[in-house]
Amino acid sequence: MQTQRKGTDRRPEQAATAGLEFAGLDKLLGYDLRRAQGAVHRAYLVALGELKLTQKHTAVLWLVEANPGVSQGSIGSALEMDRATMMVLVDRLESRELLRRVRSKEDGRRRELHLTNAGQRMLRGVRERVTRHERQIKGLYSSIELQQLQHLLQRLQNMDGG
Amino acid sequence: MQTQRKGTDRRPEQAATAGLEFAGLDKLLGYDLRRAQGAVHRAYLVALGELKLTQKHTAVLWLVEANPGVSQGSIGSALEMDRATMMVLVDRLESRELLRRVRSKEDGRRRELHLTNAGQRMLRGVRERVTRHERQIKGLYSSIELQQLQHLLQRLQNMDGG
DNA sequence: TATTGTTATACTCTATAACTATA
DNA sequence: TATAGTTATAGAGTATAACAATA
Repeated sequence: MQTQRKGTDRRPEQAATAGLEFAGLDKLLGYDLRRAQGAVHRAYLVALGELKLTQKHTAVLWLVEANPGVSQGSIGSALEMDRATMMVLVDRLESRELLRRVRSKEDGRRRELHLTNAGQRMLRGVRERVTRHERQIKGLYSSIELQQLQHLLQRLQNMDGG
Repeated sequence: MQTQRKGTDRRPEQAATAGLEFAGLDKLLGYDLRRAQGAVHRAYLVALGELKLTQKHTAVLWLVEANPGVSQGSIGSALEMDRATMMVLVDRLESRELLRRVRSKEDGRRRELHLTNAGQRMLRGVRERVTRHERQIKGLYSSIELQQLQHLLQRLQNMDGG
């Protein structure tokens, strides 16, 4: 992703890229958020390495383990994904044999999600790497800053009436 | 995107979704960031409405206007997109006649990007809506909080050595 | 009738690799 | 040889609509 650095050693304040004029783009909160999320997601994928699991896939495994038998729909709405989107995602995790769908006995429409043994094992490995990754990014902040940042981010999450 | 709200009017603190156990997932900075970015992006699309422009498309138009004749590559690296990814994006903006590619006279390999008149007009409309949208999300914060938030987010952006 | 999951479909985003043309 | 752009292709993400089974 990163090729090589460009000659000069000046610390680029905003425009890392050859003196492009940003014209206030970088003053937009939406822009800052998108950039930050992009950087963190890239670091996440690197940290997960050969486990090859995206943030969302991790979130699903994580929630299924913490809520054995949870339905696709619950996970979907917790993670703000469409039913059809959830299908694809769960199909994928199921084809990697990380979880199973089991038809519910109380309500035949529901499919209960459970981790397989491989899924449990995977999640243990994932947790290790997530911990390292979180340590890396949280290391950029003092504990007060971190608390502030998370608090401020959480305010955005409830915007649309989550 | 939003279908209809579910009966109850309680303000959900974290788990909007029927008491799911999060098991620390929501303590991860990466998770908070992704959620916040998702919410803001959704609000962005709503704010842009019939203009139908994503954050990235907006960023490209914005930078092209501020840097007339800039090359695809410069924009791409400023926005951390692959050359091929940039192609698709610019193709799309060009087919909507919002910008033009012009072969550079100094370096025949380069394509200079310029906004069309329609592109300029579009960008004016976009700016209006972006302003409203930014006012909406920034309205969640005091000016000190906002400054802190942006400052803290910017620290993440430079993580991988951008 | 409403809900859960499913399938089919389509569109977008992203990246890799091979290619062209310029330098 | 290296760079900017291009094309083909493929995979993943997301969403809409129609449908089946169940409630």
